[in-house]
Amino acid sequence: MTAPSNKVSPPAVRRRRKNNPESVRADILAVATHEFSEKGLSGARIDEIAEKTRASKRMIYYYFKDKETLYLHTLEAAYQKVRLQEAELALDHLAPLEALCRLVRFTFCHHAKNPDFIRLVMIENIHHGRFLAQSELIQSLNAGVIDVLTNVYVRGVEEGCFREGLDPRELHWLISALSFFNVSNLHTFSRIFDWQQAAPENQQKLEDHVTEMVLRYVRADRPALTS
Amino acid sequence: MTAPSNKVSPPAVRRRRKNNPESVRADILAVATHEFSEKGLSGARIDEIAEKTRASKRMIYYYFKDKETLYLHTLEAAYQKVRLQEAELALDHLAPLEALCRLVRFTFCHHAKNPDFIRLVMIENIHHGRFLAQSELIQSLNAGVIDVLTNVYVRGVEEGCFREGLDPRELHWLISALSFFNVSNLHTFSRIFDWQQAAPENQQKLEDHVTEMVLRYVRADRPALTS
DNA sequence: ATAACAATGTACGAAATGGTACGTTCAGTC
DNA sequence: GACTGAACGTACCATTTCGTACATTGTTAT
Repeated sequence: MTAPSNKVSPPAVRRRRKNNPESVRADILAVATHEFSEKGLSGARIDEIAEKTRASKRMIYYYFKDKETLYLHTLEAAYQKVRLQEAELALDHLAPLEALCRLVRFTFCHHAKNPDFIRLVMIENIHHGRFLAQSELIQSLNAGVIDVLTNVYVRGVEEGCFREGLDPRELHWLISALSFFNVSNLHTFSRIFDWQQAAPENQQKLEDHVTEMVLRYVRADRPALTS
Repeated sequence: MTAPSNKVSPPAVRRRRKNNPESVRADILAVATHEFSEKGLSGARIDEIAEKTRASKRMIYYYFKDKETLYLHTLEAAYQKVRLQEAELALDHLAPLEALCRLVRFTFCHHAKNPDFIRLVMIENIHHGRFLAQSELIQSLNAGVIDVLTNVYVRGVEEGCFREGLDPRELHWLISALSFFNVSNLHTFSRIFDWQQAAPENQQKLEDHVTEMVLRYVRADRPALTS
């Protein structure tokens, strides 16, 4: 009998189940993202993810087949979210120098604000990118990033404020490296050199350094003379 | 009787055991280094480490107490090895610009040649540097790195070829970031951007980029005029 | 030689952990 | 209202995995 027996609690409140597939799935994914990013693929525990979810362990296997598949979906979702945010940047109407400056600062801050994503990428690299390789989705998402940078760079070269001969892909590599390291190695670097790298004032300094560094690297050696 | 019984094999060759503590310990540590760097703390299996060793699982617990302690020793040994190699660099007799150039290239190449170390550091960061924090040894090892760089930088400023106002620690951060990322994110970057980052010609390009970038950042804006 | 301790091998235990069998409830359709 | 498939809960199984008990062999000091 599911009818409300007025006897007190033993089976407790006995709430009616509400089916809500989308929300359950999303909930699982959110919890999994945090667990995997925190402990890695092998370190994360399905039971623990289940506990932290409103759903049960059964549901994880219902929606995501097994642990590795869940991890893969987590990774895909993370990339999707990031690329979505990046797409909001509107650089076309800015002067090249200003645009590049903005792009670098955006990347730096964005990474800093999304450690979960960074950690997932670290973990994926520990796995030699083997899951990323399985995902056509992620591959397709990332073309755009280079396009944006290419656009800015080409305009800069045409206007004479950027020097020629640089490869946008390599430029993106440099920007990524500096922004990524800021998050990925924060703990070891802070501890080894006894430096509060996470402190706001130091983060600001690093952001400035990184921006300056990229600009100095790209800028034409001598300011363009107005022809 | 351990005397060579000439009867044939059943208990097989029945070789005399040779006690060799140091070698066993070193062997375990070497295998552990590779296993941990490949699969992380939670991903590595004590049984698998034992199999790949000439010793048995029992020996691992005999010399290293438990899994986490073994991991810590692995990390310490890795840092020790690295700092030892770094110490061989002799920059004092070089001109500042040349010395800095040399230092950057060395760091870049060194990281590239020691992926196991890089991966251990990545893994340690996934663990929020919690093991590194326990090790006084590692803390003490790392002061020297900054000293070397400080020396070069100060000389450069005095000679007028470097600009003032930079913090050697932050400079080291920049150099590390670029060199580290080259190894740590090789897999994801290569896959996402369909770029053979590991190919020798691209590695050479990146090394040049990184060196150039650091030099441009540090160099005085206008070449020093001989007073 | 022999005591005493260090070094090693073998087998096993207990808990953790990924995954599943099986049953129940919900929600839309006829 | 009966039927059906999707959505969900509970209990459980099999294996893996860290760690240890116990026995044995080598080594060195006396």
